[in-house]
Amino acid sequence: MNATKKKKLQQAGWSVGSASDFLELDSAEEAIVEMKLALGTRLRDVRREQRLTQQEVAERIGSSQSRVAKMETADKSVSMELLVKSLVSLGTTKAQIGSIIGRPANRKKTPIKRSRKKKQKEQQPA
Amino acid sequence: MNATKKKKLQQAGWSVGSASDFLELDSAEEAIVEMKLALGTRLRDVRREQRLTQQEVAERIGSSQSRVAKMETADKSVSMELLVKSLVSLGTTKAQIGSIIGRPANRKKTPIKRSRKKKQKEQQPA
DNA sequence: TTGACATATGTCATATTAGACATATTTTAC
DNA sequence: GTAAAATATGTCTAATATGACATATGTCAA
Repeated sequence: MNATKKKKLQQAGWSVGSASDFLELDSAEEAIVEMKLALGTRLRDVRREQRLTQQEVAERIGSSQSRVAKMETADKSVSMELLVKSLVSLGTTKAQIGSIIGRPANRKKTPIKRSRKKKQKEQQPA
Repeated sequence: MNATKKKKLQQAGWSVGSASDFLELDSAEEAIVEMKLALGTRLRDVRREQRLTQQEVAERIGSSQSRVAKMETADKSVSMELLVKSLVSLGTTKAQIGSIIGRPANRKKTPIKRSRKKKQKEQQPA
């Protein structure tokens, strides 16, 4: 498993076993984790695109800021259902949800070594 | 709403309001219901394709026959997560799950009136 | 019919997930 | 730098989902 991904999962509270990574986490559950990660990441992106705060999203979907934060970080206490419901509430269509879920994990981000720049997170157009 | 679908939902325990069908069920939740219906239907199809009984599926995913039945009938007590996990356990890929979820509801089944036959459910090749 | 098997439905105790809140940490603007 | 805003994290109680079980209903062959 990717070290970055592993760290991200551990931070989110998943037990990434000491042995061979996913020993007790069978492949079905691993797939679910990947889907939740993808949905959480997308939720964050959508929220930022719409220039909303977690608090505002929480109000819109009748939840709390802390739960939105947990959704975006794929905390193990959040269900797939809540993630999907939140995304749909923000305007994501069923077809788009399907696309997010079906997308393969570990999309490498520009593996080509270009310059010595610090690596930008993203740029926000006015 | 389609009368058949409505009946199916009511049987599954959903409150299909007396007023204008989905009055208290907002659009996000409606989308979720559609996804669950699609997943449940697909679970039944996959199970039959593999010639498995609900009991056998239950053992494979560590659940019970009654819960599998509830999944297939989209009982309101089953989560999207369990449906997805079950399908993946039966060999459905993430991409396929995404496709199922993204598929528009109400796929009409052969709207063309052809003959006066009784309407076959399906045929089971040996 | 009967009987065997499959599926549906209802209930229950336990487990998991929910919103809410406090508070810590990070980010942003000055 | 500081202050304010945003986000993350931890912990409650309540709500919901869970597997298990009993039992009802359906299906199909003899």
